[in-house]
Amino acid sequence: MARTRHETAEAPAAAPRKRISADARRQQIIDVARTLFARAGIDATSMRRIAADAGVTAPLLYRHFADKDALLRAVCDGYFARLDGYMTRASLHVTTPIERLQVVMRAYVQCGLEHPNEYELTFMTALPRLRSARTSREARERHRRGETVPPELENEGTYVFGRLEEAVTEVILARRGSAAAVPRNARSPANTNAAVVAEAAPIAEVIWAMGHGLVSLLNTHHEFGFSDRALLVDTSIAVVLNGVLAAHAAGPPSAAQPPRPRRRPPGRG
Amino acid sequence: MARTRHETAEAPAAAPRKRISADARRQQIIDVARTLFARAGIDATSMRRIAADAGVTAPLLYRHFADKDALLRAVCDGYFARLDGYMTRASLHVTTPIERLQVVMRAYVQCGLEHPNEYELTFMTALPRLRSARTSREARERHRRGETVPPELENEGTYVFGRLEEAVTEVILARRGSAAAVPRNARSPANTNAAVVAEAAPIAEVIWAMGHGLVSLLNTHHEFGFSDRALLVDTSIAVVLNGVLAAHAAGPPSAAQPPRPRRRPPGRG
DNA sequence: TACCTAAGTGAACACCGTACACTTAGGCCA
DNA sequence: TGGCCTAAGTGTACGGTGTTCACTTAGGTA
Repeated sequence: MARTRHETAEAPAAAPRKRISADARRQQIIDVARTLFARAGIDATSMRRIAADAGVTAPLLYRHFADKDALLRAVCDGYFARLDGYMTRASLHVTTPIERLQVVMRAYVQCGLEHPNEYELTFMTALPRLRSARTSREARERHRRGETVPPELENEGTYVFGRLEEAVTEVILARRGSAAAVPRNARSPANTNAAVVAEAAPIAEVIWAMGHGLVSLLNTHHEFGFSDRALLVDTSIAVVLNGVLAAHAAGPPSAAQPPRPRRRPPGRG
Repeated sequence: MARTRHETAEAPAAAPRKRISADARRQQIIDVARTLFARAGIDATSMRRIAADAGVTAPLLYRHFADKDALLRAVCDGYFARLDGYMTRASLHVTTPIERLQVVMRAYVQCGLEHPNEYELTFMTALPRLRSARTSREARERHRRGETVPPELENEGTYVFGRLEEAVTEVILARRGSAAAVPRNARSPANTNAAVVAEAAPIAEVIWAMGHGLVSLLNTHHEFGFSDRALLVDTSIAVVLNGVLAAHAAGPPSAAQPPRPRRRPPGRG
């Protein structure tokens, strides 16, 4: 309002606006944001900076994304696709279920360590802070039953965790002598026995926790002075797989408890 | 400068300034900040809000803390003390090394789950963003050798991880038939055989990673829909302890590798 | 050629962390 | 008891943030 356009005569001739399609602009913004978020962190990257690097002004970002979190989520979805690629490539030539579980877990860790900033962005900063977190449990269950997952529930992470869960299921079935009952295609899982799935879920979650803990500690706590990375990765995978096999050999999941559950009286000393 | 004090006559009589000692004020600010950080998160808690809740103005905070990160670090140091308390209470009445390792790990997880916001503050948000991270590896080694740790290297986390490491060392020694070679006091560890310590370190790190992964996933990824918490905690501890014993039984650390290391040619598929 | 939709902008708001010059309370010494 | 001097505490401002809204204008379509 203060001054109209023609009054800014001394300013260099305003660069002509470049109009491009909404889809192209949206993707361009995502690419710029991914780079900046990964390089400097989420909080240190302002919407103005993203806009400037994209050659536009900040308000335009709000025409393509509701807010900064929405842009963040769009960046995350790209990481899940990359992680999915790691897992796919890793399990191309495996033959045994236990080997498949191993390479899938290794792929998760490897992808996280090779792209530390994007991993941190996706699993440690972005997802937790996103307010409207979708209930991915329901999405996973629908996916498992072969139903279509409604978009508002869908999350690329759904399929990534599903691969881990299926690998565990395969191992369980194989140990029961009914191997090859699960197809290899992660995107179209069999309508597997619900009891086996219920048994596999917590084990898969434990494996995820091991991988996530390893990646997040190695990536962020540089000051700690960890042992050799490769040794640590190998040891982690060995420990968790040996542990799963040992715990599972002990019997049904109810037996998968620590060797000696505390049995002191409940009163706190 | 604009207007002098007596001109603000219409404002309610200015509350008399309360002067208290620097130490008391510092502690009060820390207490207020801990509460607010834990309740609303770091970014959602402004220095102005902390100051207001403490009954002072924002600039005063900068007399006691260099910046927001410094205040953050002061809050974190308190969490390590709490965690240490959990571990101490948990290992009061244990008898065997394996049991001790188990309760120490359980204490870590329990403390993290019972104080989610402080855990996140300490292990997931605050430490990594602190620029002048102290090299805690050197501190741990000095502590292990029984030397005094210089304050600039000291970090309460030093001793917490040390407890885990000692528990692992005990297990290793016990399995070699030389139990009871390590004293129980975590703050004055024995000058243990360096080879055993080197063997224990990566195992302790793996256990830490398992616990950290579990706590951080459960605390932050509420949208995921995890299995029952108690089951998950029990399974994690069982898996990692069984795995450590199985991997360690296989021989010296060099054997603690995954059952089938990938042996495809290095060229990416 | 005229129009009309949607891409893009400028200015502003409320808030943030932080700096700096300033005031003043209260312990210490005469 | 009185004065001083240090340090506790304040007021104000700066530059930056996410976000909004009324506005301009480019470019495909009738």
